[in-house]
Amino acid sequence: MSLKHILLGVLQRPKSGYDVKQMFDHVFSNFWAAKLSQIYPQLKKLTDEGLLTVQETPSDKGPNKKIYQTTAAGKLALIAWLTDGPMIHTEKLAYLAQTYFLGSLDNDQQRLKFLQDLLMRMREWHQALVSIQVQTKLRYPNYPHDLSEEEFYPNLTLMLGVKKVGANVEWVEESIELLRARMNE
Amino acid sequence: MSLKHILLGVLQRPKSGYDVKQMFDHVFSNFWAAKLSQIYPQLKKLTDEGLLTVQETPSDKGPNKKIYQTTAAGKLALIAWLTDGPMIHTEKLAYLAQTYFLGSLDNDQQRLKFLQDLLMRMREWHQALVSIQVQTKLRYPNYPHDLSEEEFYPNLTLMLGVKKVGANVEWVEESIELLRARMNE
DNA sequence: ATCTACTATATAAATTATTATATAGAATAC
DNA sequence: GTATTCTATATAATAATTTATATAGTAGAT
Repeated sequence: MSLKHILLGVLQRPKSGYDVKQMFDHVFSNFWAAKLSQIYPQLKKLTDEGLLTVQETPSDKGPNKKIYQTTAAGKLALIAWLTDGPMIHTEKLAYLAQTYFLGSLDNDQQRLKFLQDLLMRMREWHQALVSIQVQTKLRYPNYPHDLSEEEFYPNLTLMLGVKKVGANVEWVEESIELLRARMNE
Repeated sequence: MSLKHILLGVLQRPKSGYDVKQMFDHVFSNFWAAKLSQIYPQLKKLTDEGLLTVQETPSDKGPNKKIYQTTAAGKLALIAWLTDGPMIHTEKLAYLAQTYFLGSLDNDQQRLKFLQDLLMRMREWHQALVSIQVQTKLRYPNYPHDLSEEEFYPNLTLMLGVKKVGANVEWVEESIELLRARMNE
């Protein structure tokens, strides 16, 4: 349901399917994952429904591009989604599900390895988000108060990302400590 | 992919499909959502694959129950999932996607309303998780060090839940402050 | 010259998930 | 007594997602 609305949101500025994929990889990765094989059919579907327009143009590198853009009807659908209220309690965090059942492994070494892997990945993720925030602060000396209208809301999601992934790092560190203490008993 | 493994994990102790749904609503809601219409077909499929056994028994209330339980093959599949390493960067947080595009609404009142709704829901969620933690602390005077082997890993997910949803509450509060400051300019 | 990486779009097949709906017994509230 | 809620299972239709695969031009490295 949300991929549709993310596409309608991001295509208020014209982009190709490939451009959209870059946005997912570098910006939306913080809160939504989508494969190219899902993006292209969805762009086609939304165009058929009249929520997007498409225009084929030659590319400076590689084959022709198809540039998509949100229509007035598309914008209405986007606004309906936003005014329908926040969508919560639909999260799926597979690594937490795995943690819940970690007791099913046969030994503490395997459990410890899982948590150490998780810590490494979370620290990398946190670092990546902090780097983006640092870059933003260079452009806005009175960050976050002087952010442009366009960057204000995207930046809110960055702020939560930093906070949330930071909380994850602390939590895995604590979990490893607790496990080590149990192992030494 | 994960629903399968959550079922294999939770059915190491025998349960009906209905019991499993209660677990999703009250325990797993912290990290995974699943509907009955997804659970029942999946139980059937896993039984056909030999990862679960089923036994029909009369119920004390309502119609007959089907009690499912994980087989040795099912446990192997569970362990393979756990040893395959932590699954991250697959999260889908629809409310963050909505926040990203909040600038597309026409006025600040609508944006403020969205964030206030979000704050209310996050506070309720946080309160619910804290309550469960308080109950657990009553049973374990030296919490979290004296948790049973069985409750240790489920409790880790509770600890992250409290931390993570707490971080969300703080973030929405800050976001509302930032928006109000912009509105007064 | 040819290999690799990047740009660019797309489909087929399979799996997974959601929405809506159906049935039905038992317990509880009014 | 009847309406509602809870227990209990299930399917049909639709939608969303993943995995795998295919094609093809351009740029830069070796």
